[in-house]
Amino acid sequence: MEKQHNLSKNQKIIFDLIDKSHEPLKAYSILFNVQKKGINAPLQVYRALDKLVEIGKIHKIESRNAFIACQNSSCQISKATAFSICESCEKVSEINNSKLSKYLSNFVDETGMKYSKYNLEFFGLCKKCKSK
Amino acid sequence: MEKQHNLSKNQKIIFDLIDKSHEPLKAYSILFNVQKKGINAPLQVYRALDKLVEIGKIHKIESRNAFIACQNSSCQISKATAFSICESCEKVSEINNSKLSKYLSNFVDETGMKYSKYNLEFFGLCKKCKSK
DNA sequence: TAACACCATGTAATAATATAACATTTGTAA
DNA sequence: TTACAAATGTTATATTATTACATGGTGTTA
Repeated sequence: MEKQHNLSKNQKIIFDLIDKSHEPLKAYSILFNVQKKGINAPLQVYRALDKLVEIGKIHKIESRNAFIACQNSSCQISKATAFSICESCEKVSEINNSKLSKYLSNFVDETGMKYSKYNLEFFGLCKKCKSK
Repeated sequence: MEKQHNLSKNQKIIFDLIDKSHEPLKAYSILFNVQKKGINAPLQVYRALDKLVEIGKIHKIESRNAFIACQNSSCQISKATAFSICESCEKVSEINNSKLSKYLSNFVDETGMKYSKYNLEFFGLCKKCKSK
């Protein structure tokens, strides 16, 4: 059973904003959008983001410095993330492919190092942009 | 045959520094280190870094905002990069595993999107840090 | 050689992203 | 009901990256 995380006030405000968004949100864009709700400082945003990432409710898209809500209801894969990124329209989707995640989770390299976490970002053109 | 890129003065200075380093270097740390060589401004560093990334001589470690020299003599895999990162000592190595790169290069997801590029970062503890 | 394209350089200013430090408050569990 | 962990609030500052504009070198070609 998944541990239930009761989000705090700021965490909830920020998660809801990210969850409603159809694109990755950047920290200062989030800040701008929640100022009417009483969140005034960058640090308040970053603290909530850190926590949300930690518990797997959101993921950071490292190549874009932006955040999206986890698309896996269970949110159990925050240590094994994969995304597809369209280099034209910047649409980002979380990839949920069990073969891929199994392959990567079990990956062991020559040094014998076993990994506890990975992040994979694929780049290309999405359907829409390809047909333009 | 690989295209030969003749590095410009600034590009060479900055590549040499990164290449000699045993750890990923950050842009402003690079700037600090090359000021004696007449490179004074962040933009000079970023321009060289951009070019070096583009031609595959170095790679950016996205999760660390840092740069390392490509470990593959051919430097042909700048569109297919994988790294191992020790979360304790921050040692970063480029993974050169043909099975992995084949698997990922041929990866096609449900949407039929074919990717032209990927970047993968594995996290864990390196041998040394594990045995501490 | 003049005109041009192309790439690289130099410099100043500023934008965008992220953290440090410190004080206070809230939730929760012993 | 104390005591601890987590979250909040606020100011300042550190770090990372880009915009804008001017200059310089090199090769092509008309």
